[in-house]
Amino acid sequence: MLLRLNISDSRPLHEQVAGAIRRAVAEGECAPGERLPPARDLAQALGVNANTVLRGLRSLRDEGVLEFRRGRGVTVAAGADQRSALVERIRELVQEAARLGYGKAELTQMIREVP
Amino acid sequence: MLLRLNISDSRPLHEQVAGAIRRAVAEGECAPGERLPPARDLAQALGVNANTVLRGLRSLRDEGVLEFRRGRGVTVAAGADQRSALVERIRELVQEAARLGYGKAELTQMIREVP
DNA sequence: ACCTATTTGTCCGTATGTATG
DNA sequence: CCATACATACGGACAAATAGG
Repeated sequence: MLLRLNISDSRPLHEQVAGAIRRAVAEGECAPGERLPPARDLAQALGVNANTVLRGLRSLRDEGVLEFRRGRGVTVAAGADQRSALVERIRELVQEAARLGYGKAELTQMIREVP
Repeated sequence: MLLRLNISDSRPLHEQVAGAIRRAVAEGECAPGERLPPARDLAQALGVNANTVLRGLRSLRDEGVLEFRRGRGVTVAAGADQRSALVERIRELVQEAARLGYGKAELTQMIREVP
């Protein structure tokens, strides 16, 4: 799993980390049950602090994509591939909606109105 | 990187800061990729508020000379040495043109007419 | 079953640019 | 221009789990 961060990208580093891994999982580069490299290794490879990586991983855990085990490592959750693919589609939808001037509230309202 | 501000200089402080750093980068005192001292440190060394320094640095960022990263610091952008050298020459040219009674409009027109 | 060294995430404090008044 | 509160990123100390003897 090779990840890269874009320095000229204005988004927070931890967000970029989360995005990169979410994409990797969504595209099947990391199968469910598979173990991720230690946060410290990822951090060194990316030229970033380990805590910054952990913060990104933690948000993925909150999404249900990853599972943490102290002293054991981080693993891809069951069904995480489908879930993260869905989350990615949702993100794109939200972004497109924002571009058209619709906030999340309007978006959820539209969803609610789907027959 | 030693900087000094001139009290009797009528230009705004943030402009003086930007000018001093632009010159330092242009002359190669700060290589691309190198990290600048924290704005707070520069501010204390110069005897001004940190926000004033940041404002100067920000204009250099808008010129493409510097890159900011919250929580991480300010670094010299790739190719910033050449770019800032060019920017400095441009500034001198504009000033000289103004001294001769030519505004930026005339100047750009003359540039457009260069064969 | 016990130790202890290593691995790995957790936690808290510090540094630094960002935003607001 | 200055003062202050805030979010991001870093660094180090700590504790749980693991692995080897």
